[in-house]
Amino acid sequence: MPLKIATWNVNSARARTAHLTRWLTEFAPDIALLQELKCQDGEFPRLEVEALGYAVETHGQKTYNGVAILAKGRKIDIVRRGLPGDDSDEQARYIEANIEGLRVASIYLPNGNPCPGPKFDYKLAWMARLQAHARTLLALEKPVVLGGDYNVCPTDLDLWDVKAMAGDALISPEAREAWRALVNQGWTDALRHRHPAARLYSYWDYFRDRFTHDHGLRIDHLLLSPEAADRLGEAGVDRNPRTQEKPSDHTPAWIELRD
DNA sequence: ATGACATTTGCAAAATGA
Repeated sequence: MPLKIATWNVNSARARTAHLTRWLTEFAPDIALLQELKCQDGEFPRLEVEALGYAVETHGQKTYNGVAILAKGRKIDIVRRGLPGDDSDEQARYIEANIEGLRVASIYLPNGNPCPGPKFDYKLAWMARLQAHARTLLALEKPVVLGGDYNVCPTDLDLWDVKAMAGDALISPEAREAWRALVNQGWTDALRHRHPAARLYSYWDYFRDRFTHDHGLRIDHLLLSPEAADRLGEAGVDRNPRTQEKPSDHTPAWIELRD
């Protein structure tokens, strides 16, 4: 059986507990990378998730950010909480672990709006740190999956309307350049690799009924090291959680890794 | 340039998101 790995920005773990447990039951990923928990470690719905057979590791924060790794029937060996490169950065946006010979990270890259401004500077600085750390992960020469909400639309194929997003940090030339520099280290953008020309979105704004019109963005990504890309099977987006009542504005992106 | 919606904090309205 291939390994199913998914990434999902849940937009509050507590507000989305029922959505999360339903998705874990129905989609049944082997590994789930979550973002925007918006809660501290002790407030995560751990018991509900563990009851479904998942191991749980969180890197939480009050009100904002927060990331987690879940693994069904597998032990999670935490490598680090927090992205290296700036000890003064207190935002909980990165968690990395080993799971049975696989290295995985759950990433919540800064949004960066308004652009320009200090938040945009923080985004670019964070991306530079991610680049530096990703190089060390490639050097491991083992299967690595970097999944998360990257808050970057890599190309104009990755959003419904370029004009509607003009001036936005998610499509800024600087963010896209940093994205390319990261990918060009040798990572495979799994969904784009599997679907070279498809408009595959993972996020739809709550405003203006964007989901109904499929006016979305592809900003949730799974980057694979060469050793992981060798094993890539199917890849896609599970739109189902976005169709439910009071959904997250994001929906899961997923891949299969062959044995 | 702003607002449309949603969440958290804290109990009103501001901050944040993308």
